[in-house]
Amino acid sequence: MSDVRVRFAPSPTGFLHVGGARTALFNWLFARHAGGTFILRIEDTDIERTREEWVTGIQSTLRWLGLDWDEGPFRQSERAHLYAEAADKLVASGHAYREGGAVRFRPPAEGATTFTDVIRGDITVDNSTLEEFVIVRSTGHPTFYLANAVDDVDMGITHVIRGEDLLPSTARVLLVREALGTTEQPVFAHLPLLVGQDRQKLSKRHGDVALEDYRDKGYLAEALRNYLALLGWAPRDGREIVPIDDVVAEFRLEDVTKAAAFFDHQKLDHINGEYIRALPVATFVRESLPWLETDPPWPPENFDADVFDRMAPLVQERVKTLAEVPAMVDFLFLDEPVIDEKAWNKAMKPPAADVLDDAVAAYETTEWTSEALHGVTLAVAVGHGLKLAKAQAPIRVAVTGRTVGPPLFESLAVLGRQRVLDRLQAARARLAEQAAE
RNA sequence: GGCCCCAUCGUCUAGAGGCCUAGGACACCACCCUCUCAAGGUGGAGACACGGGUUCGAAUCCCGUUGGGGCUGCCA
Repeated sequence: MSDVRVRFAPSPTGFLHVGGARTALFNWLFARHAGGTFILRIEDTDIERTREEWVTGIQSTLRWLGLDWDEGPFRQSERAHLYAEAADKLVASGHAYREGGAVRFRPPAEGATTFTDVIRGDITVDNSTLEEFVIVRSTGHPTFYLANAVDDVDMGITHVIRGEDLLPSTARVLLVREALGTTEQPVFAHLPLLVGQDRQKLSKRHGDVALEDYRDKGYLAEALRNYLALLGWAPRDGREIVPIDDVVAEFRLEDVTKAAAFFDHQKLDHINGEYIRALPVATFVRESLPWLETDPPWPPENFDADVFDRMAPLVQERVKTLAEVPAMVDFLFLDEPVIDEKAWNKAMKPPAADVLDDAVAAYETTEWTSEALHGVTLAVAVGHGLKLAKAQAPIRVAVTGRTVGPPLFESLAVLGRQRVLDRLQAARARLAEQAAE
């Protein structure tokens, strides 16, 4: 193990959002690449806003993403004595003073603070531009400036990798460290911010920022992790679907870009689709089951795992998220297909009625395989001077309710002769009614 | 306002002075494949913010302008 020690230090005042997850990922990638130590530190100094569900939620989300930590979680709320000691020391040395129970740090009036950022180069801030800041609240709890400074020193953090929004606080924290007697500095890497459509820092008001929601919306952890890695970093060879081991092997902080990045759901969808299609079918089936068994759009007792197994390979290559799976196969488990009226109107134009009649006749006697169904349906189409593409439309709508879906003849084969005939006849009857009106 | 950061197609990026007529991916458009839809294939449209330098030569270096963002909390 190398000397590299990094930490992800979230504040548990909310769920882990995509920006935080990206920061955690980059810390983890750097640590794993360097053979260093990845530490999880919960910065819960703001006890008013801390909630235990967030503390556990952040951890479970990190685990879901596969970001395992080597030390921690450490909680600043359990290290109060360290900060109190440091505050006393700063007051005694005159770097800070008490006021109304709080402790305020006084930056030097002269000089400048310089630090190294591997992404942005050296950055220098005139100390005179810094105003006094609170390091201990009147409640006795430390603020970020104190706790962060104390812990990074105490935990031997060598590289501070975090969002660019923390960049302005760097000089302040460094001054606190110096006042405490630590002149060595960690190497900094301020990651470009993740922004929304409005180019503003991603925050809760943008919506769709809670990482755990992505799991619930049918995204695979591997896909999300892959996409997140591409926000501010790119492999040398230009690949975009990159196995995590390759990312770890190639990741370098110096290659991280500087400009803010927009979190593009469309690209995430594309990458998620790539990952879904790459899954072994059995895995795809297993991952899909929760979506099929929880709150299905059909009577739960109708679900048949064997039926789904047969359709799974055809569904797998057509969805971008697992959440889309139920709608792809609902016609198999619904007592009656839910007819989309727009689809109906589009597909049930002449000679749809005749096509349905011929299909019924053909399907009553044909061998019940997708190949045979394909053959007899083609004959029906030819009989009407239609291309198969045209002729299959009314059949598809009658049986599945939609104009799009998995390949029709496989669908019919799986559904079974009787139910297919029932649905074709029901559609035929409805057409007759419409004609009579 | 002050301090700091940033600036290549709509989006994510490649580009570390000549390899750039600026490459790839997503999205978009067309065509092909095709039982629908996807997937796949081919092609297309689409960017170096602007102005000065430096240099034989700049997307790449420097300065300025403009634009965007972050911070400016007893949040982190």
